[in-house]
Amino acid sequence: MLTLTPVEAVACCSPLSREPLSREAAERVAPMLKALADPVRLRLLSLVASHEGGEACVCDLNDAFELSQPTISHHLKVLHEAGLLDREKRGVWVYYRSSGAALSALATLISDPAS
Amino acid sequence: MLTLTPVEAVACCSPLSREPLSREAAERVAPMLKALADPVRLRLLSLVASHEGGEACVCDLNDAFELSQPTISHHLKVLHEAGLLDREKRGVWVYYRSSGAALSALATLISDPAS
DNA sequence: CTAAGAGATCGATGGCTGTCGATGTGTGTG
DNA sequence: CACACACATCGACAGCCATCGATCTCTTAG
Repeated sequence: MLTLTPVEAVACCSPLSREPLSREAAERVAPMLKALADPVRLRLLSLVASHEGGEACVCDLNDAFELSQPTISHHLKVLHEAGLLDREKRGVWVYYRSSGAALSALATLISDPAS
Repeated sequence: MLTLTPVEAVACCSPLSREPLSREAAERVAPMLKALADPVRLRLLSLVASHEGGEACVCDLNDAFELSQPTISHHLKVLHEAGLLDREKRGVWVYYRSSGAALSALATLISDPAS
């Protein structure tokens, strides 16, 4: 079986309102939306995406929530595995960067072509 | 407490990449994304949105899946309560219609303003 | 009124997931 | 080497959710 990157999994599809989504496409897209569908992950992604330089250090993200460090690490992993965040280790610190391509692909899929 | 419609809950927010999403906003938006984040519901919404006239009868939707009638009814209810589908009963049949406003609002939230 | 059909609701169940404390791994410091 | 620190992983637990069969509600036909 060929494994697609998350971005490839979404870029394949025309907007929801244009033609019925196939079962295969729906099963590829749903995990990305699932990764987004959590208040903490939404805020994490927004923090990273809106941060200066488009990237943020985990050390800063931990302090932004009243949650344990493992929990934040878990959410970042989910976003990373969904293709929404890129991960880079620099020395002791880890930086996450938002994937504009993945977000744009999702937005295109959801957007209403009639409006 | 003031209760917002789902569309109002999302229309309030600027794109994720523009500024950090507040906790309150994230908790309002996440349920809509959660409603979308299921393969069956994605296909249901796409079937309705892409259907002729922008609406579809439940009787047709049931036959499009190998799932029980209560399960389809459950998924339609979730999409309806999230504000993504409007519901109208005509005689014995029930028709669902997609809410372009809700989808557009979500797409704007997710879209990357830098691209 | 009775019967039939469309669709919603209910109750149960197995699987998934957000959260935590404890621990592991890798990196820089002395 | 020993220690401190940043972050990931592990195991456990409680709450949520997709699914189903059974049942209920409502509308139309006869």
